[in-house]
Amino acid sequence: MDRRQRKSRQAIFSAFTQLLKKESYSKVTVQQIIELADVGRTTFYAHFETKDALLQAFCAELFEHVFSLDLYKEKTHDFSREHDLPAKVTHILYHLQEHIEYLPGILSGESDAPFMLFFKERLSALFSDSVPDLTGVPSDYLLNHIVCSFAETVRWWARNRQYSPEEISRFFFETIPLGTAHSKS
Amino acid sequence: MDRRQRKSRQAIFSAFTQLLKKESYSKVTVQQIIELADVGRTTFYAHFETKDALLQAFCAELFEHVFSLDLYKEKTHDFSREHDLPAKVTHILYHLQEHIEYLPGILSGESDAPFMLFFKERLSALFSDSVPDLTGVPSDYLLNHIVCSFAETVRWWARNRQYSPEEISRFFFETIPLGTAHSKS
DNA sequence: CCTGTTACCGAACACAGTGTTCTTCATTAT
DNA sequence: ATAATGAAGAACACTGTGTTCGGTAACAGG
Repeated sequence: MDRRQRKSRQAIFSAFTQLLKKESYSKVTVQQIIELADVGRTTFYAHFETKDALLQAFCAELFEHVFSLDLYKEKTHDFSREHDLPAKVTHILYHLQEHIEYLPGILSGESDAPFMLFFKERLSALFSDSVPDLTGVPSDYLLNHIVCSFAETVRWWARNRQYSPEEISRFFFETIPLGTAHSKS
Repeated sequence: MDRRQRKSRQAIFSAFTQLLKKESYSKVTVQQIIELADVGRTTFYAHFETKDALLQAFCAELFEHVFSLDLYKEKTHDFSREHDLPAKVTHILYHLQEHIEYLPGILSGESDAPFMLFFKERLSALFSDSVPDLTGVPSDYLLNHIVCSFAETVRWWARNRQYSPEEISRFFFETIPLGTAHSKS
């Protein structure tokens, strides 16, 4: 890829995150982005078809980071197979912490916006094995409850940043109903 | 109030709810509303300063309905003082059921949109007395968790309408952490 | 080098949606 | 009857999105 291309793309992403620290996604305009990134309007649309496409591309990179569980592989154990959910969640929270400044700007979007759909999809995959068997409550409902709770937890965290990932993880697991599979090992 | 005024206002509200059944609030345009309501553009803005003002006025009327606990007063007991939270919640769900068709259109808005703020404020007032004492978990976090869970429950219900208010209420209470104060009437 | 390709820029444009202004006409209350 | 009030319709300004243009600068490969 051309060096000019990389530079522009990087400048746009950088401007985007900076703006997200102050305003929610829907209020950030393309005009603001290209002014801060110091690129032409044409360039922006050469890289991203629409504003939503930018968000989507951005989320794709972000999630690759956040949900990659290979950081721990360098350490002793590869637990991509183990079912130590709290450890996984804490791990994810550590990654999210690096992006916490501009997460609210994205998370406050509409519930059916690209980001939220993408986010909840990932979370569903993460939690789907761990939904407990509460008799009489649809597992569908439970999974949705857990996924949404996690999303809301992150949103709450962004407003209360004095807590550590371990604390946030504990808050999360103490308030959701979880069955048997997660607590040992 | 002038009969013409009432008619216009009613027509606008009616068109608004009809459109919300098919599209989320942000996608409903003023143009669509006035066409369906068959009123002039000027008339719309004579009644409501902005589109958001319409939503706010609409929510105000809706909430007055939904959160009024005086329907049961006609029956035996006035429980506005009692702490029978499940009964209250079931009661609210009964009211919400009447508006379930267009609730998703409103509830899918941004998390800091007028409706959601308004809604969560009401819910906070409802649940604030009932947050349990989980040691080590901020009550702030807990209240937020419960309020958001209820909102998500309603949203889920709108996508799975085959359940009754009683069932939904049960799902809700079986998945949130509740202390001691609520279970006995 | 120099030559074609590719990315970039800036300005202008079309388009959609919000909210305003003005003139004219109809309804209502007294 | 008449004066006040509400409504209609069309035109307007404004903001934001996405497109199209001709011209310019950076990056190849021969």
